[in-house]
Amino acid sequence: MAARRRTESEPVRRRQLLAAARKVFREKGYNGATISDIVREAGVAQGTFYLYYSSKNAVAVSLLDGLMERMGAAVESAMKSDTSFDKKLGSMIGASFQVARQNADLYRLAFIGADETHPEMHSESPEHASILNTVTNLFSIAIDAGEMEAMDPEIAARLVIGLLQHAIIEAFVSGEGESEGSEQLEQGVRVLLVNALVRRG
Amino acid sequence: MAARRRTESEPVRRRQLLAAARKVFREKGYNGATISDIVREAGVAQGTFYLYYSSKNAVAVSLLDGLMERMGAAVESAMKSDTSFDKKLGSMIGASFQVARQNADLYRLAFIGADETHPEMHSESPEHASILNTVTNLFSIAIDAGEMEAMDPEIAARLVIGLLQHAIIEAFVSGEGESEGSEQLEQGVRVLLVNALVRRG
Amino acid sequence: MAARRRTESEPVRRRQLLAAARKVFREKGYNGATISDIVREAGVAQGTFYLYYSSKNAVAVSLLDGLMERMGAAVESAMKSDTSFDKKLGSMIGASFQVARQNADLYRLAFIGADETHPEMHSESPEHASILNTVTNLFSIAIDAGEMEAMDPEIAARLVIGLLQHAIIEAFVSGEGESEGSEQLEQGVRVLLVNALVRRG
Amino acid sequence: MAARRRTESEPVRRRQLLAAARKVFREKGYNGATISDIVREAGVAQGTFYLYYSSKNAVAVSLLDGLMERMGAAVESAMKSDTSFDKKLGSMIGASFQVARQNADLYRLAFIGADETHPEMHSESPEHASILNTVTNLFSIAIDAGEMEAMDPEIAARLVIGLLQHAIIEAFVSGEGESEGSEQLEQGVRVLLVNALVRRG
DNA sequence: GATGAATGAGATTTCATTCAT
DNA sequence: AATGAATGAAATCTCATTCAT
Repeated sequence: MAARRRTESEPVRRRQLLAAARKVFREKGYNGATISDIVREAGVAQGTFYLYYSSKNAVAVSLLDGLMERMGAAVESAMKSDTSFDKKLGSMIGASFQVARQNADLYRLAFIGADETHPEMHSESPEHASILNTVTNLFSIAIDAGEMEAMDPEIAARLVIGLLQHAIIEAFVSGEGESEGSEQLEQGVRVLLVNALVRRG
Repeated sequence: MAARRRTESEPVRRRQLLAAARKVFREKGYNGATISDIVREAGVAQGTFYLYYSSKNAVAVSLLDGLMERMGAAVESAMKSDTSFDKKLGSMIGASFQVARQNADLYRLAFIGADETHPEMHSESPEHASILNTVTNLFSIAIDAGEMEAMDPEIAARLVIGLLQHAIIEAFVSGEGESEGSEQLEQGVRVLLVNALVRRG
Repeated sequence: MAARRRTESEPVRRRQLLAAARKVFREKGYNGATISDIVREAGVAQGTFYLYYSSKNAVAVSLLDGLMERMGAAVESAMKSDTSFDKKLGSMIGASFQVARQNADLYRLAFIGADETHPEMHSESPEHASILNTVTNLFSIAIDAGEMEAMDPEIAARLVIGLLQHAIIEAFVSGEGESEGSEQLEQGVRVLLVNALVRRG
Repeated sequence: MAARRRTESEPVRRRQLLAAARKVFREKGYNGATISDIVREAGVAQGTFYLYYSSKNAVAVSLLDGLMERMGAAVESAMKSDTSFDKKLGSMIGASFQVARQNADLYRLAFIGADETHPEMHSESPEHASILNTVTNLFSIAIDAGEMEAMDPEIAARLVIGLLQHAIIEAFVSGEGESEGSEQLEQGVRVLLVNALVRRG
């Protein structure tokens, strides 16, 4: 009766379901998506879903964990270069927009998903905490080195991350058309943040 | 059931339902709330709800329209004072946080509500467009007057509004404890935006 | 779309659902019965069931409560007559079999229903406790009056009720054919209990 | 998964599954138990279960067959002694309670298990028929010998077995605490049955 | 024989919406 | 205008059973 009755390795099935869920969330939104949609898309039986994820929320969280990891890696690598503060800041902005460009749907899921997905992108997630930490460190060092205006580095980090997220949402999520003005927004963020943070000689 | 008047005037009923819905959303979140909860809270019958609102989403939108109006009025009045750009900027920040402090539940509804409530706080809403317009004007004039750094005024306005919203969410929505750190965040926003925007002599 | 969309009074609906449930339990057993079966039988919508009962178990319990009440009333009324102990004992046996004859299906539900229905017919049910109490009293008085053999009245009452229940199950529940041998069993119970309990002059 | 032999002899596997099923039924009841639970407990794969038993009901029936065999053997051996009727009756009661004490969980399974397990303890089972036969014989002979009151021996046998079963359920199944009052109930059964059956000189 | 991933029918439950009163 | 019992579509989740390996 089943055309495909093949036992796949666990990671394969997980990826298969994750990809299907991502597509469905993209097309119908979090609330609009059903487990039925996801398994139909994945081409597996209803029960198979529950072998790998315990609920719709669990897949969504898994998807967002992936996003945060990529975001974290991008920010981290922007820090690596041995250059001045303003270069690092610029890299960070660029890297963030880069990741966002490729994951606009997940941003949408995270930010206009629902009650349940929201915490994943915020304080409750360890990945988010790690990013916040990285940026706070960058700011602390830059302030000490006189490259950045004096201010509370953690508060500044939270606001900068927030501004980036918001700009990304404006750029890729709210508007229907993919990239309309996304470059302008990225440029705007650069100007704003350089003005706000970089100490002028 | 008790001595409630059977027939209330329409605006009274609407307010009654709006207040009930707001309470229910606050307590259970958008997804968790049911029409049933709302009418129980309002003390009216199930069917009565549909005489005034066509769906759960419609009440939520109505609630958020109210919030945007209050936000718009606050920003507008901050513009009224005949002072310098940096004073106006400060007033705007203060007014925004002021409104947010009193409407944290609606912010939560708007931002972690659901797919359906999100547009209301963004480009799709006329009220939002009006605020954006006000701020853009403020920036245009300030740039012309040399009080503000040169940049695209609309992009700047969108980013500033975004930063404000994000800070407000961080301050009042994500964290459980009401105002923990909300003052610090407000202060951070002031520093950041003054640095970013106000032209230094 | 609905041929019948009539609002019935609550007691009417409850009785309607109770009757439907009883029929379905009789035909399919407790485990075999589904809520779907019950509502189909009752001719109401799926959701209507939940307006009146919270689960399959809840209807079953309600059904068994009714049975225990009838059983209690029968035993009680057998006590009323102002006659000798052995007459009362006989009346009690007769009354029990009488009720059982008319409620064989509920006995089946109670005794071979499932984990969930069992407690209703036993110590956990107040109705059962009341019957036990009545019989224990009867025995106490009869022992004091020298009409009954000396023994622990409560233990005796529990065993006698148990014997009656078992005989009833044998008579009406286990065998398929309704009354095959039910008279013989009733007669056997009479002989056994008279021998066991009634003091011989 | 560890060093378990891959291939066990059939009787060993059966015992293994039977023991696991018994444990699971004891802990979760018949309805609450799943095949999944049983195989997990037995440490074998899901499919292996079906190599030995065709369904959950089949294992339960197998378990109860074992109980009935033990019960039959106990009753049989109580008959063996070459003594008077009342001694044999006493032995039978003692032996029954003895077996019950060690198999309370299976009694529970039999009586509050479900529709499906019930027949096993009653007329449908050959083991039950054999016990009924043994007791009927005992009674026939005792009546002929004038040691027992005159009555239909088969009816009497069915009722006596029923009374025993019920007393056992009261003693070991319904109440939570294992043996609370079980001795008193056993004593009560002895008194009742001696009074009821043994002919007085 | 043994495995265990996969299946999918089916059961329970919720809830927005309708409409006769 | 107001009511609220009734509706029924739809969603989630479970679990006995199969079968390719």
